[in-house]
Amino acid sequence: MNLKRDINNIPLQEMVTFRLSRVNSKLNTQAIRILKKSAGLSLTQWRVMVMIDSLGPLAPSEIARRAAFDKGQLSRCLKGMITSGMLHSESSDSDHRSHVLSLTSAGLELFHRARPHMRKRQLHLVDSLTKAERDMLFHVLDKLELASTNMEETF
Amino acid sequence: MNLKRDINNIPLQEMVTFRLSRVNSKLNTQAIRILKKSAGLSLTQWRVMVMIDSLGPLAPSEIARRAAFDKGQLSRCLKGMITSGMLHSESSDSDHRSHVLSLTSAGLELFHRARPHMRKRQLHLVDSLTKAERDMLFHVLDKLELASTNMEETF
DNA sequence: ACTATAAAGTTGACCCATCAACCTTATTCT
DNA sequence: AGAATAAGGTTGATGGGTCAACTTTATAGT
Repeated sequence: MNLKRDINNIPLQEMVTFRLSRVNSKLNTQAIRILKKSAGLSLTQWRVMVMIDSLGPLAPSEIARRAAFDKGQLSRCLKGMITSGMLHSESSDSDHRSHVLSLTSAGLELFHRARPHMRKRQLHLVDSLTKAERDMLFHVLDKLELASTNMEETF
Repeated sequence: MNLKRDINNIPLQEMVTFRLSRVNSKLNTQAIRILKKSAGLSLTQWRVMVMIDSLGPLAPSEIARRAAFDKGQLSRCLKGMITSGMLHSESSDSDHRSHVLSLTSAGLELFHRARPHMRKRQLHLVDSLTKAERDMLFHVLDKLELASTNMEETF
């Protein structure tokens, strides 16, 4: 099956977003399968864990802002993670509307169970690109993201 | 708001899929808004129209295969488009399981109503990239797509 | 101090995507 | 020709994402 061939008749402008969304959905589907099998985690749960693990205890609003998650989606996800004992929530002293979230030992254990599989996969992906390609990809994604937010005003 | 800065502490391997999914979701959200406002179309409906417009009358299976849409999702989408009069479905002579889909004049009219806005947007996106960047992007997406399907066997 | 405005979270409603089960028609193997 | 297998589509169930309304607490403006 030659994917490039199949899609060559689609107008150029369509192709950028079209391909992006197809690749993204394939990658997501795969990540979801790995996370489910290795630790029973959802993709959002995993991403929350990655953020807390690398940035330290965080407030929900910080997570939402940095990852561009929806508030509502995140709220539900966090509730699930707290009631199932992966996350600890402590109300913030400085702002009584907010909490600070950290991983419990059980959460950390799950995180460590999934991580080797995810790392293996991600290394496979990253290794398939040269450094120049990776840099270019990030640069291009920055540009697209910028272009998409700038355009907002004109519509 | 400096997005690059925000995300720099996330491990490199995460970043590829992370950024991809964020950019993708921003682009989708925007396309959805434009389509809704200009012609009341959903993103999937739009993509079906683009494919039929550029490839000619098609069977659902062809659309699903080329765009990597889910059969079920597509079936429901097509049903809606047919009952609302955008699409014409004719049962295939060569294969009685299948149909051939074409745009009705009403469908074409909607398509033409949305297209200028979509084209403007997409040109804005495409123009923000140099030709070299565009080529590189497609190349990288090919590689990622390939890497993600090849990996399937190892898990 | 007092009102208005904004931010953090929660919840409900809705839409879309994904998966599996199923029915129908082609195809293949013997 | 007949049985097994595969392909095209449809449908139901489920989970996740998106949007808007609302509550509570901070922050500004006067």
